[in-house]
Amino acid sequence: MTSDELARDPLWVARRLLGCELRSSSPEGEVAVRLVEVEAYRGTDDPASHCYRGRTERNSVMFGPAGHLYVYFVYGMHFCINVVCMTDSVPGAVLLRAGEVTTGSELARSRKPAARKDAQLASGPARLAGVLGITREHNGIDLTSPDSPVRLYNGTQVAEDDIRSGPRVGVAAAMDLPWRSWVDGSESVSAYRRGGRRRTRARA
DNA sequence: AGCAGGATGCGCT
DNA sequence: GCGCATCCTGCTT
Repeated sequence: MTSDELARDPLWVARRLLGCELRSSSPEGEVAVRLVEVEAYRGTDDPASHCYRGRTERNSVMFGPAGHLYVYFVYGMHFCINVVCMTDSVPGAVLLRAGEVTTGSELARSRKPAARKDAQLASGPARLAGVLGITREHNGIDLTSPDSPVRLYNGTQVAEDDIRSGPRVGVAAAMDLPWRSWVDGSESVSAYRRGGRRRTRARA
C-alpha cells in the first residue's frame, strides 16, 4: 500500500483496504486485524462526512496528509478510526468498521471481554479500535511510518467478486450511496442498521 | 434471534 | 442543549 494509493479517492481506497492488515504495538503486546468492512466518507459533497461543514479542530487530521489516522470519540465512551485519503482536492477518509483478529487474540479478548466469539472481537468500529488499544492519543499518527505504534500492511488482496457494498451504517444522509464495502462471507462484518433519529422518550 | 433503552462525553447549532 | 459514523444488557418473541 503506497502513499500514492492512499492519496486516491476514498471509494477506491476503501475497497483497496479490504484484506489489508492493521497492526498495533503497545506495552501490553501486539494485536493485528485483517480488515473486512470499511466505509468511505468524502468531504465537501458528502453530508455524512465530518468535514461537510468545513475544517474544525476535531476534523483537522482529515485535512492533512493521506495515510494518517483520524480518531474520533462518540457516544461518550467509544473511539472510531479512519484512514485519511484524497488530500489533494477535498478531505476524505475511510472508516474502519470491522476486522478479523489475526494476532494477539488473547490480548484482544482481555480488551473486549464481552465478545462471545472471536469473530465478534473487532466486529464494529469501536470494537475494532478497542481491541487495537487505540484512543485519542493516536489521532494523527502516520500509518505508513516504521516508527508508528499502529501500522498498515498489505494483506492478501480480496478478489473483486468477494467484495459486497451497500449504504453506510447508522447514516441517514445519502442512503442511496453504496459507500460501505465488506468481504463477503466474513463472520466479523457488523450488522446493518439504518440511519435516522432514534426516538427518545421524554421522562416523567 | 431481535430490539429497545441506557450509558456517557463532547462538538456543534 | 441536542444528537451522535456505538456497545452492551436484558427482556420479548
